[in-house]
Amino acid sequence: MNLIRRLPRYFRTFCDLAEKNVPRISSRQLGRIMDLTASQIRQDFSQFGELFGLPGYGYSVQSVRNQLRTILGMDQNYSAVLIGAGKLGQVLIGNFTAVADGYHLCGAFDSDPAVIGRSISGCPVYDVQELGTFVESNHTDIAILTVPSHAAQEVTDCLVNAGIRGIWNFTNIEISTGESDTAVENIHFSDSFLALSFVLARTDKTPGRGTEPAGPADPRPADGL
Amino acid sequence: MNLIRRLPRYFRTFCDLAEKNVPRISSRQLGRIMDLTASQIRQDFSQFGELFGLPGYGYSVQSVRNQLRTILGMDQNYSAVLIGAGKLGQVLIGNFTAVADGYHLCGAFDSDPAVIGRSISGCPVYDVQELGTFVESNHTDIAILTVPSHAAQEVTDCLVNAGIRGIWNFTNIEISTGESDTAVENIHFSDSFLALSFVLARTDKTPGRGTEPAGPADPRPADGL
DNA sequence: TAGATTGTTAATCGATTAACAATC
DNA sequence: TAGATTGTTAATCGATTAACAATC
Repeated sequence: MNLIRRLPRYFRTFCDLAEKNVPRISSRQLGRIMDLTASQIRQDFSQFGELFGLPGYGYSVQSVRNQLRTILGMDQNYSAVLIGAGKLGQVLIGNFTAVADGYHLCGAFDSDPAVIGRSISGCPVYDVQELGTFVESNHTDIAILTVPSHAAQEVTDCLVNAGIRGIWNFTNIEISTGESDTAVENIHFSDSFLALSFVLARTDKTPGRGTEPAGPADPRPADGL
Repeated sequence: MNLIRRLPRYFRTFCDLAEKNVPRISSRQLGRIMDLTASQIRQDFSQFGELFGLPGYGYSVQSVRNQLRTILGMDQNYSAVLIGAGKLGQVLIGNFTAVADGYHLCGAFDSDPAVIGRSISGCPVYDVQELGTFVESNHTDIAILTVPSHAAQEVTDCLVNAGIRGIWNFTNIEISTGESDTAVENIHFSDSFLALSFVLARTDKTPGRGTEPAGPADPRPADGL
């Protein structure tokens, strides 16, 4: 089920419609806009009880948008911390409200004395040594992980031990949360880029490119056996 | 088929194995490492001809890694440009080699006179006015889109007209490439974050949080049908 | 040769789509 | 009331898993 991937997009679309003052929309119209079947939309929305639509009328844009906001946890006043206040971390801090609307960013953590104690876009930067205690005592919900890859697993262990509930992972590695039920959502830049590159290579008809085999690749290794 | 999402991960895993000097691996072992069934791995690899494995032996790590590199278009010397040399754009320029290994970043484009003519991590910044001509005459393969949302569609149109083959879209909107067969890969930060938030909200058992309904939400609108 | 493991065909599972009675 | 459109059940489709003959 890719419902979880469609939900944020539904929310975005309903926000757009609300801004355009569209009062209501049918599954058919919405399907045309979002390039989905009307069936799928009705199936998706029916997962959340019968409060979504009105037979013969459609979906009230305002109402559904608000429902989605709740379903997506945007009105729960969840809290977040960011670990790794480097270039990427600073970009995410600066855009936090737009990216994580409804969340509260409590602080950033780093190991570099040059940034510890400072403030980035109004967000205080603490010593990463204090991370565990902070998360534990503040019951922080989500951690944004923008540390170098080599530090990712260590920081993850610390977060999981402190009781974090979700990790938004920007590092290039697969972090392990062991036995805990901490949720992990990855943004693997490289994986995303290569998925695009794969499509290019597959459809490439340029002579000497793509369709040409990359030379012999004998799977029999040189090391014997 | 989510093969396209698994391929970059296969590649990453085989790179790790190669670095650890593991000479070969069976689908069973690999499945244990990657948390996939051996069946799925064999099914996936069989898509690309019979050059991958050796019955009774397994997969040669070096050989498969090289095959995957080719399949993912990493040895095609593809070229890229970046549009929108703001904070995020600069981060991507700085990490370009790690993120888009095998690609060549030819230039960045912006509309801000303060950055045009300068150079970021060795990458020249040009006036966005020149974008179309540049892409057309250099046969640029991929564009990285890190402009503000309001400029995204306009830049996309320009790129598509100039014959770009793929767009890596970091803007918050759904860009349209019209009738062209330009590939689009999105990194929607907010969508990713909300997918994580959704999991949190769904599993939240804190009193007054998550499981509690968000108050009555009468779908019947006030504006009278 | 015997053991291991592949590539591939068949079976299963889950997600999407179609159809339609219920209802505004 | 008649037309529109929902929520939901059944049918279809595609992807994952299991099984196994082929092969190193």
